[in-house]
Amino acid sequence: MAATIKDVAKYTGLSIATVSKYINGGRVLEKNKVLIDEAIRVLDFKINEMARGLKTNRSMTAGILIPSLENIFFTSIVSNVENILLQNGYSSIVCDYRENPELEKEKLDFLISKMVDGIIMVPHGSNSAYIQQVVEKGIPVVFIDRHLKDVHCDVVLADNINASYDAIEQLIVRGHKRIGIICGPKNIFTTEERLKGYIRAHEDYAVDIDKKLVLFGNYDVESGYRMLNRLMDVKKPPTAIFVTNYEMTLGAVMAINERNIKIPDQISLIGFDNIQLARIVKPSLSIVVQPMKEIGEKAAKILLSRLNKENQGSPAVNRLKTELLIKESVKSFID
Amino acid sequence: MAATIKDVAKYTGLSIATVSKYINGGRVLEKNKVLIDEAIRVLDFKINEMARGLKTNRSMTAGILIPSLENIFFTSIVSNVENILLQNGYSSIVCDYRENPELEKEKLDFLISKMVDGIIMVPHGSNSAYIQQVVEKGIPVVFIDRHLKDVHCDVVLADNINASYDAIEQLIVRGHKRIGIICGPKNIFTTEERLKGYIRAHEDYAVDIDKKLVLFGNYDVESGYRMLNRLMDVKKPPTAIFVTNYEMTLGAVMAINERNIKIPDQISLIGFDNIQLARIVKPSLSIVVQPMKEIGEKAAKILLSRLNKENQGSPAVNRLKTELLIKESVKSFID
DNA sequence: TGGCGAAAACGAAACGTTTCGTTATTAAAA
DNA sequence: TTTTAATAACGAAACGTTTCGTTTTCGCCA
Repeated sequence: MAATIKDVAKYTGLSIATVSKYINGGRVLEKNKVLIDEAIRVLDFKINEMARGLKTNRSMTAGILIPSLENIFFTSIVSNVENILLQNGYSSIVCDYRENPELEKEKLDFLISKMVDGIIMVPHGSNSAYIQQVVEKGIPVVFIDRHLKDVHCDVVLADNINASYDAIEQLIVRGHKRIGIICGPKNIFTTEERLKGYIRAHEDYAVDIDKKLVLFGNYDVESGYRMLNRLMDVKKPPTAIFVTNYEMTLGAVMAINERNIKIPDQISLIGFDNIQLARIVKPSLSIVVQPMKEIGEKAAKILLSRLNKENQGSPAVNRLKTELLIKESVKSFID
Repeated sequence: MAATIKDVAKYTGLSIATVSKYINGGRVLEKNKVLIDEAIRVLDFKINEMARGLKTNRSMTAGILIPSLENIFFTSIVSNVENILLQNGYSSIVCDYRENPELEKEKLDFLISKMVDGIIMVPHGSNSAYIQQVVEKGIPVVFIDRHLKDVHCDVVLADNINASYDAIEQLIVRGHKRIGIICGPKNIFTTEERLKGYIRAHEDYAVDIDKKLVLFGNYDVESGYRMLNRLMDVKKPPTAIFVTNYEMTLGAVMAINERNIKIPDQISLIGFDNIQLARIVKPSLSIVVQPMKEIGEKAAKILLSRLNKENQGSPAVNRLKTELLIKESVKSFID
């Protein structure tokens, strides 16, 4: 049906080898160049990627694996990753594992069975050993958002500690002394980092931490909702709350709406990730914004450099600065 | 490096053909079955999909093409499509075209160059002829969300007319007489349908339409913002507004917040698509919810049935029911 | 025991490329 | 003109499968 390189060779009178050479950027006499171009146009020749892949052992495809396709933080990163990859001739197979470690393994296998040349992923955290095996097979892996100590691969993430530190600092300088935090699940990298920033800010400003105000959710809407309620039910509730990801911020806002709590008079709130949220919630929500575009692009570029063997160095941790938007949702107790 | 079918053959003492037959579900003596299984396990044999694809001319991959990966309505559908496909041994390559018709073409080409067996897409609307060519090549295409008259392929969409009709009807029976609508871009399928429902409801209830209250946006946040402002600046502003997609609903809410307009006292609002939005906006937002899960699954199943040649019939239009949630954002003028 | 037929196994070609080692062509140098 | 060196083109093998037509095996019945 479709024209093959053989047809192009026949049309031009050249050998298959020459045509192949030209297609792959090799030097060819000017007149042959013209001739081949003509043949390709006339015959509507398209290279057969499967045949090529069979020979080269490369699929020119990267795997992208994220916890959820319904989380705009991740999909927005994916969009940017894809764009860079595409510009460099790579396509991507996108999968989500629905926050399920079992599925994470499966989809990882799946990607490998599709012979992806490299992988960009947001790891769940409980499959370190398995992922390390993949790395050892020689498949470049780049982590996004989360870092696993026992996997030796590049990683791109937001500067969580400072992000969190800055947010808490702003609350403290505005006179807040009882600050609640809704963290992610324990043992997850970002949870630990964001909590670290919270603690450090308290230490630096010599503000005591009430352990009752440090709660752990699951990074999902429902747990944000539940944890906010729990915080408000503490005997002496906090005057401000910091929620450490987008979904939980959603949940927290829902809970606040339901309880008819006034922001910022009854509670100050700083959320995470989604800049649009800031303008939808009323009064406008203060928020820590991660640089999704930069994260995605950085990860893609690192993967590409590994794929081209430009970068053979040992894995690096790349931290990208976040932005803190303080809006109306934060009350100041100072004059 | 990796074991091939040849190695398996050698290990078992059988021929390549026999091993291949077994791998593909053919009958083999029980003892050989056991033997091959052992070999596969010991050698860690994985089939080379490129070699297989070269022979079979099938990649077991579907292309998914959507306007934006940053729109949760689409990504949520993608997630569900992927799940069904994966269960049936198909992987998917997901692309977005960033609402850009040129890019739509490019990415379509890209998917085809990747030799996808079929395509599920949300068409932009301006590349009908081009897509029709793809269909004529014999590549099954399934449209989601939008229907293009001059492309002969299956399509899965929400019952937009009734969705819109029901929303407007609820406003009318609550006593609203001046109802604004923020439509999508002209000439887009969903725009027309949603507008049709608006008109029909007015007709059925004998309410006049003021053309000044019918505005067209671009289905993006910014245009929702702008159009809401424009509606409120009409000399005699509407008492209710229906916004016809998620992004524009976001924009509309932002504008309302900025202008400090009170919902529902000064304006009643019905939005679209995202059920979470309902609970985040205060007072809680009324909303038309599309069945994302069902849409995705239906589309995937249709594609699969085409790929297996189970379904050779002519293209069908599948309409799925939407849900209307009336919350606090709608005021009633009737006691 | 010999012959038969079904079931299982086999051999080899083919899919469309890339690539390596070799040969042909060309232009400049001798 | 002949030689040389560089450049371009070529032929053929190989990548790991599937598949088709053929051969082998084996149990069963006459």
